[in-house]
Amino acid sequence: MSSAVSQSTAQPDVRPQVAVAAGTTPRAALEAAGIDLNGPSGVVVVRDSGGQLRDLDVPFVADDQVQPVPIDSPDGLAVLRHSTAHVLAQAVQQLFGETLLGIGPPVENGFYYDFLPKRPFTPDDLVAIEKKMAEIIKAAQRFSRREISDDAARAELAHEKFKLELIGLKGGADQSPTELDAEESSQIGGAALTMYDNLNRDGELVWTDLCRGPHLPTTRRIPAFKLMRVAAAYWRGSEQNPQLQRIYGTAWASKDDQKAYLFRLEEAAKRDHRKLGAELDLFSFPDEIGSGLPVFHPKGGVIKRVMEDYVRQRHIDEGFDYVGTPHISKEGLFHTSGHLPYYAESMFPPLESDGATYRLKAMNCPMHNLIYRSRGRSYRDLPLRLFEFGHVYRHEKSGVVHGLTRVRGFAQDDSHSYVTPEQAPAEIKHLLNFCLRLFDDFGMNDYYLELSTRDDSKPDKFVGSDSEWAVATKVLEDVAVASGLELVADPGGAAYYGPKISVQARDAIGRTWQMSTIQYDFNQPRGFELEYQAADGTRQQPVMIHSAKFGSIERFMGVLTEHYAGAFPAWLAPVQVVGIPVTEDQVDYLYEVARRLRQQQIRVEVDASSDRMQKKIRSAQQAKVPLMLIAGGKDAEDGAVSFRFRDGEQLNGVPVDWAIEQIVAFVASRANHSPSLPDIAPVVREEP
RNA sequence: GCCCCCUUAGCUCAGUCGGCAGAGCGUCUCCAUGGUAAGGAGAAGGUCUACGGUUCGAUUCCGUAAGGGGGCUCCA
Repeated sequence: MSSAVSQSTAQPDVRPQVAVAAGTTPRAALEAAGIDLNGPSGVVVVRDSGGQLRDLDVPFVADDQVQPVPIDSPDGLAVLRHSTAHVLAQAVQQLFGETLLGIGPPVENGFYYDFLPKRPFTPDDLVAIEKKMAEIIKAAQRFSRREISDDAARAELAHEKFKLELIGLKGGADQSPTELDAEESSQIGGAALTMYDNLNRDGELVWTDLCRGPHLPTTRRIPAFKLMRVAAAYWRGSEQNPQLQRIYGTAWASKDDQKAYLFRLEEAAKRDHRKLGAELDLFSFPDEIGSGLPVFHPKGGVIKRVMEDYVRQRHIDEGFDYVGTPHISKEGLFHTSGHLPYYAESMFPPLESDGATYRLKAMNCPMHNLIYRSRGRSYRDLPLRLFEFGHVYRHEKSGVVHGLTRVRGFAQDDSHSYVTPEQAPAEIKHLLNFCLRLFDDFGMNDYYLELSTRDDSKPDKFVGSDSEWAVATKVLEDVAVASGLELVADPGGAAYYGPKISVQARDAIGRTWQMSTIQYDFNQPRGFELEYQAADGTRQQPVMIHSAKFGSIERFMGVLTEHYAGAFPAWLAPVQVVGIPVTEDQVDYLYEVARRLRQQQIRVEVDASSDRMQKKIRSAQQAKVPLMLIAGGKDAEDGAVSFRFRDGEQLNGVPVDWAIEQIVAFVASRANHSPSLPDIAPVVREEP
């Protein structure tokens, strides 16, 4: 999670420097330099030579050079959004008197403000609040900065308990500051506390808020905003704290920008895999089965099978042995593995049978460990690589289940590599390359790596010694860095048994999902007393490296569906070819063509319904079938067919033999665009 | 798990200020034999998610549960 604020500091800036003399304002200096302060790229704040953003109307105490920051730059947008959050808070407090304030930072594409109201907000409230905000914007209130001592701030904000808490977190002379996240520090970062007063045109105080700033010169400089939704959020992100009402909004440098953003959201909603899953008849979630438990329909089943076939073959190619293990196990196994004390909450409750207690498995590693341990192992056996589709069940909290991307029962393409410590770096590199090639083969390119490490402040959540963790983390980090890919740190995100690298991919609306994972584990081999005999005859403990390439077949399919908006490349498409007869007379002809395609392992259907040809084309198009073969009377006579691709490109009157050859090659290529056929296609007759 | 919102035909959604339930798409039947994104006509299809309560009467109001959506927290 990163806010617009934290992203915006590193950009190179080539805008002109303007000198601001002590005692004068940046506004005066910019006006003197002839810089336009208004308009769609108008300047709203400046950046001083120390890199700090400063208000236009607050005089400098010393001479300095500044760079103007236009409203449509990343920094300008953050200032705009943050200022809009103030307007929101003012509107809420004016409409709902007894409402306490939390924080109101800018975020990607917008802002939020947290409140503790007397009662939760409703969608109707949002309409009223939006209207009030529009009034405040129209009133052109000035944002006026005022430095204030901690004690004075405490007195002034005596009724705002959350603001008081923030002041306390900043730390005084006798206490060290508490660590604040980026969103919190946007409120009180910096040495001195500052208040921002909203003043009306007569200079009278209308509203005030504790804030670091800076802000727009006036509320009038907000060109476009919209409240998006009301949600709930725990104060300071902890479940132990009270839950506040969070109002999310968006704000933009122009009405057109906002319109474009809202349009993008609508487009993204159309490619939501849950919507496409129903429309394309891929899968469903029957209530009768339960939340988060998908069933795959025939068309979704094809995609799942193609994915599984792909990844099974790739594992075999990469030296893995395909194994199989049950879905349930006696509970003791998960004590041995160490999962139960750490992971019990996420496992389904125990099953009692014949005096034994069983559990649905939530992970496969313990069972693979038993395969490893089933006989003595030599260093010559290593790396030993076990792979299977492990079907696991996790009791995800009801509020987090989400389509195929967060389910309660799913298949992992799970593997465990047992290696000597010396082999670990090479094996991890091998696994990362495996994952990256998979992403490439599936045409997925919007991803980054994440390195999840131990949270040193929570030793009870992780097992193993400091030195073991240091070694494991270093090995993973070296491989991740060497890949040259974008790498994001995820402190505290490690499994209890070891750190991990993961590949994070984005869905249609930019949410990130963990896909592939590679985990370094020195704890389970100890718990299971795994060993191998080394060349010197001693018994040594192997390291196990957990790795899932898709991560979960279900989740990957969900993200993949959104990536392609349901228009899968031909090799993945549930139906690759539809035969469309111009009249009923060509149905048998197309059945024969289909039979020949099927012999080549092509998934083909013939639309023999009573619809007109145009309607059949439309239906195939809406089903996002990549290829259509259309045949009329003349085609049937000539042994020809007309090609039509999903993207509209078409080619009439080509020989069937040639068409079949092209289709087979096209599918095998894993390409997702129509081949440029017209240049090379033999034509059996002239166009009518 | 927490907060807010939602649940009407297979799908997408109207609707009833508490009085026998509607459309389009899809399905089925008939007519139409049509050359690159919707030919025409007719029919079938609903305990208005479930269970309680209020009421002469509940799909509608209230409560609870299940499922879904948006967030938060969590996420091997």
